[in-house]
Order: sequence, then structure tokens, then C-alpha cells
Amino acid sequence: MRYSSRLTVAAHILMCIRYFHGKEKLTSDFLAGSVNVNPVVVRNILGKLKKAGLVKVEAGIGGASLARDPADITLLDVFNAVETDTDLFHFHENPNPECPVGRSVHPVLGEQLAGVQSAMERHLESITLKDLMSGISE
Amino acid sequence: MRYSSRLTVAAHILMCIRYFHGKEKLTSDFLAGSVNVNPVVVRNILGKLKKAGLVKVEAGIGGASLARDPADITLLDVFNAVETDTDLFHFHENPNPECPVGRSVHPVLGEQLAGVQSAMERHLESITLKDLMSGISE
DNA sequence: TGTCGTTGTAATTGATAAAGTTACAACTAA
DNA sequence: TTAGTTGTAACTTTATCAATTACAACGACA
Repeated sequence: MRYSSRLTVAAHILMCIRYFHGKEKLTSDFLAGSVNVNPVVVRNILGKLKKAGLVKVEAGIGGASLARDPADITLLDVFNAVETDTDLFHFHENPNPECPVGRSVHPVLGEQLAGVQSAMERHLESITLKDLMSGISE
Repeated sequence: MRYSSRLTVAAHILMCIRYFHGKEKLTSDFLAGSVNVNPVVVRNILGKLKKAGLVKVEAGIGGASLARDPADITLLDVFNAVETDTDLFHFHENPNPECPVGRSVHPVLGEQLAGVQSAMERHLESITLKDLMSGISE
């Protein structure tokens, strides 16, 4: 099992909000049309992005907009906003404490894998919404 | 969703094989006792490690051993051996091709995320079984 | 003020994958 | 031949994602 598609869907949504800002009314229905997912999925993700302070959503009237400059929104922000469990690797529970290896596995491996995790996160942090927008043709 | 616990279980198994080499007969039952999982799970993972050329398993008589020096077995080797789908992130299918953003999402985002993936893999590659063994107390 | 379009959210369903377990054929040494 | 082990297949349980239905709450505007 690996991460859900929420990060890529969320990135898609943010790119749409930026691209169509001022041109279209950015309702969950409209966004769902571009991403091609259910509007409720859009509303859920938009809710998480809102909670993380990345977007503003107008309740009632409808429409979403960015809460920050595109250069200030990184993929790590999006990742942390939408992913419930951000841990890359999982440990099996209850290794045998009688065994010298079983006793040490979690701390030893955990330390090494934490380095892998942070390498990934630093890389995600280096990518901004602005970077992504530069790949969209007018 | 994220990666399964197969990587950590496989690492645990390899550490056990190294640690108990020459001291114990390393059957799937014995290994399962240290990891605290079902012996069949051990046999399945051992089969993948064997296919990847990391271990040797004696059919019939029983017992597993390393096929390479611990300094030549990296966590990336183990990762690729046991994980069926190594892609970190997933895309939603069928974005709307009529939309300029929907049309470009996959190539643009895909290129950036490939960089994240390879950052993770390079880091996994830098960790060897020998490194892990040095954390086990005698 | 009341209607309409929209958001926020809960509940249900179906699909997919992981992990545990049972069962048994195939293999090897003694 | 027998005992112990590996290699697999099949089934079960559990968990999560994503789609969907349903509906209350909200806000602009006729």
C-alpha cells in the first residue's frame, strides 16, 4: 500500500484554482469537471486545504481561491494537509523482545527510515505551486 | 495508503539471518518467532528475497542464508524485492482533456514527483544491512 | 422573506490490498 | 520410507480509498 491519490488530486485542484481565477466561478462542481472525480471528493479535499490555510472557500455563495501566493505553497504543505498518515513505512507490531534482533529492530530501522522520510519531505518542500503552473500552456 | 510493512519485516528477517548465522537453523518457523508473524508470511517474503538474489534457501532441509555480503545489500534492494508497486504517488485516472490544466497535470506533476521518488530511492540505497547490524547489541 | 445554488458532512457501498491462517504437494537428509 | 521443511494456493478478516446519496447550513438576491 502506498499513498492515496489525494496529493495529486489536491495539486490538480490548486492548479485549477490558480489557472481559472477571475475567469470562472470555482465551485466544487466545476473543479470536479476538470479533475474528473465526484464533487464530494473535491469538497472534502478543499476542506482539508482550507483547514491548512492554503485556500479560502465561500460557503453558501460558492467558489474557492488561494489563500497564499503560489510561490508560498509547497507540495509538502499539500501533502501534510491531505494525507492522514504521513508515515512512509510501517512496522509490524510486537516483535519478540526475547530475541536480540527483535528487541532492536524498531529503534535501529526507525532511525534509518526517518532519514528516508525526511529526504522525501525536503524534496516535496522544494516544489511550489508556482513551479507547477509554469508547466501549463496558455 | 502507504507502503506495506513488508520492507521492515524483510529487513528484520535479513538481520536475523545475519545475526544467528551458524548458531541456529534458520527455518521459517524460527524466523517467524523473532518477527512474531505467521511462518507463511516469512516464507513468502523469503521467496521474494531469494528471487532477487539476496538470500539462499534450502528446500527440503530448511534454512536460509545471505547470498551477498551485508555491505552489498541495500534497503533499496530489499524494497524492490518485496514491494509490488514501488510508485510513491498515484494519479487519478482520466482527467478532463478539454481542460488545459487537466491535460497537463500528469506530465507536469509526474516529472516533479519522479524527482521525489528518486530522492527516496537514493536514500534507501545508501543504507546497507551492515549499517543496520551495527545497531544490534551483542 | 423565501428561494436557489452551494458548501459541509455523515452514511453507505464497492473495490482493492494487506496480513493471518489452513492445507497440502514437493523436496531433502537420514 | 519417514520426518521436517519449503513453496504455493486458497480463504478470511480487516482496513482504506473513492464514489455516491442524502441532507442540513449558509449566503446572495429577486
